[in-house]
Amino acid sequence: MADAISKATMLRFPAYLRYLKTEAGRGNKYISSAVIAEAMGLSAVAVRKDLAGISSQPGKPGSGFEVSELIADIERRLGFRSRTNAAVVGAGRLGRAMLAYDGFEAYGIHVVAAFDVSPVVIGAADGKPIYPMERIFEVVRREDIRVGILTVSRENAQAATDDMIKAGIGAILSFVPAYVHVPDGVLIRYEDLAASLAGVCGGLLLSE
Amino acid sequence: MADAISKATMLRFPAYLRYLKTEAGRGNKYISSAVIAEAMGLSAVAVRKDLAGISSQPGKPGSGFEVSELIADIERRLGFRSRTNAAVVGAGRLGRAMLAYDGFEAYGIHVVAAFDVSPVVIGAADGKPIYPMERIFEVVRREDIRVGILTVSRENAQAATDDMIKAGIGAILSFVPAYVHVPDGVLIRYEDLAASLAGVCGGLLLSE
DNA sequence: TCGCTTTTGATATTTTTTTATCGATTATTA
DNA sequence: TAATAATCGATAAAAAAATATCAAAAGCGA
Repeated sequence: MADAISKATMLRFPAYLRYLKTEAGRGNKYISSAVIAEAMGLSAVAVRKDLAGISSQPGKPGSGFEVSELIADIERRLGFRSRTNAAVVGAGRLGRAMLAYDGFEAYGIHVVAAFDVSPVVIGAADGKPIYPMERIFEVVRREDIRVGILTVSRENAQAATDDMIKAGIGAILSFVPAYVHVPDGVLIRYEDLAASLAGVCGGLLLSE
Repeated sequence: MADAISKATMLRFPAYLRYLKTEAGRGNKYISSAVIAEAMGLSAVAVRKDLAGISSQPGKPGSGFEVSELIADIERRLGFRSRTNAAVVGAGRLGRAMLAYDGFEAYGIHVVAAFDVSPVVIGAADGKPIYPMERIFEVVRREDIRVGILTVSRENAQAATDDMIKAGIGAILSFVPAYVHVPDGVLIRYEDLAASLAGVCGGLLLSE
């Protein structure tokens, strides 16, 4: 690849994308790094440096960057142009909330189904099917599901993860407050809601 | 203060805490940096450096760190020993899931109430009251609520945030996919579920 | 057209974070 | 008790990221 983009920058791209889409929705055609920085709490220099890595069209002095170009560039870089199917594993309250959440679509992610061991929640929610856990192997293959959202209980986390991987899922976003073991080649990221909130509380004491 | 602890380390502490509590639950009294590193996907050196900043007792060569000491140290540093009250604003699906989520207790955070503009959800869920939005001013004061969890729709985000701040909330964790403006002194952190998931998808292509 | 303002992009600098190395200390075992 | 293995803490080096500076290009108004 041309110029390696830093990991930190990569992590910021989804946030840029969200902001830029908001601006596009307001009808703004051009936007300057200073405006983006102000809105997102970054420095203008940082924004320019981040954008320099992916913008196909350079920003124009005097007016700034073309919003639609930037959106296209970021989406292309992040691979959002291609559809990715996802599934929720664990159809509890949080899992069903994820199943209903419509924000994923903007990133080209389609949550197409959920799975749960407990028979009481089998059925459908928001027009999306909830399957019994044992059907995960068949459904993942049929629906070409690549990503899993793990929202089971702590006790079931490892077993559910094993099944997901065995079914062919290669990337997992886990909301379970426990570490699970995954083989090499499987990507797992932990989203610890409690820790995030705790971080906010703790942040009250810090400067940032 | 003695030695400034890096921001990156601070962000890792909640994860350490979670892991250490798991180990404590298994009855392990001592743990080595190598074991922690292996479980959490870090290097042993990094773990030792992080822990050096907060451990009141130094780790003992040959056996490692005392788990209960570490937990106490981290909790003390993060201020989890004192109770913090929180409230959910926006009692939709995600909001009610947050209201019911019991993982916050482990960090000394107590979600005591929710607020919503829509009358249909006013009432109570999981033994916790859901108030109409206009009562936020009174309830926040009475219950000494310090932190807010924002789960309203994009359209209502700014108005809800303004009310939260006016009511006296100084720290917000927002799940709304839009940036809102807050005055200086108010801490807001965005938790973008879609972006997180997108990051996992994108991460499939990267090396990490 | 001309000067002024805005805004970029490149380079350089500083800060932060990660990683490596190594002697010293403690447990373990024979 | 003595040798061996495990583990730490401190220091140093390397890598990554954030921040500052500034000349040049593009718009804007007179």
